[in-house]
Amino acid sequence: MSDYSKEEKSLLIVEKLNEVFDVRVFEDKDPYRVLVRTILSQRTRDENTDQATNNLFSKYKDIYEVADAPTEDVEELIRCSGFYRVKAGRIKEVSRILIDQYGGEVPNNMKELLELPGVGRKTANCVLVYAFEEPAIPVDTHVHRISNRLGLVNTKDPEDTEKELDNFVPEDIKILLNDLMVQFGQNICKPISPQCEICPLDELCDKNI
DNA sequence: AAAACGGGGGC
DNA sequence: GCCCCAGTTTT
Repeated sequence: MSDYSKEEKSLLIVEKLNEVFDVRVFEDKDPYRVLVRTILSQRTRDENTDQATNNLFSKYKDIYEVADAPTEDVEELIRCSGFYRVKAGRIKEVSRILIDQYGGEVPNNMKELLELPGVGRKTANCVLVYAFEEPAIPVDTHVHRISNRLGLVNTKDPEDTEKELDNFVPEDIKILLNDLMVQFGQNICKPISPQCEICPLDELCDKNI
């Protein structure tokens, strides 16, 4: 396995995982809705994220309606996503900041995104990738864990994982690798009790788990 | 470095 | 009934 370079290994990972998982496509690229959806997705499964997102945007159409909505109403609409009071407060706060300071638009750079409440590196990168189509790697717990297990990186801090991956993952597969790793992490290479017996990356892994 | 936020679903 | 989930902020 170690006769591959890390770049070659990342390409192989995408190839093999893509035989098992379909890359998820997010049809809605509106930056504000991508941002809100991503905040709602924090520590939350996809089904509950989708439900909360649909609940919110079927009642409030745009950033101005969300900003003016009663906080309790927003809380109730996104309740199923969990952390709903914190998220509702941050979504309302973000909306107000964007209206007051950015003309109602979402900034398209890491620095300004990180200044928004509820937006860390993972969320900011999701916005850059899914709304602005920039090549970046949103490193969540799955991507961090699996990159380490597969020996692509050797890091404790997810930000270091992001910077390491940035060094050798080809731009055109960054989002593919990211999304496939998440699905792989959710379904097979789980945090505890990984399903090594059905692993499509068997030959790339040291199994030092 | 650790705690806090949380309803929903798997087992 | 117990444990975890595409994180971020606060202590």
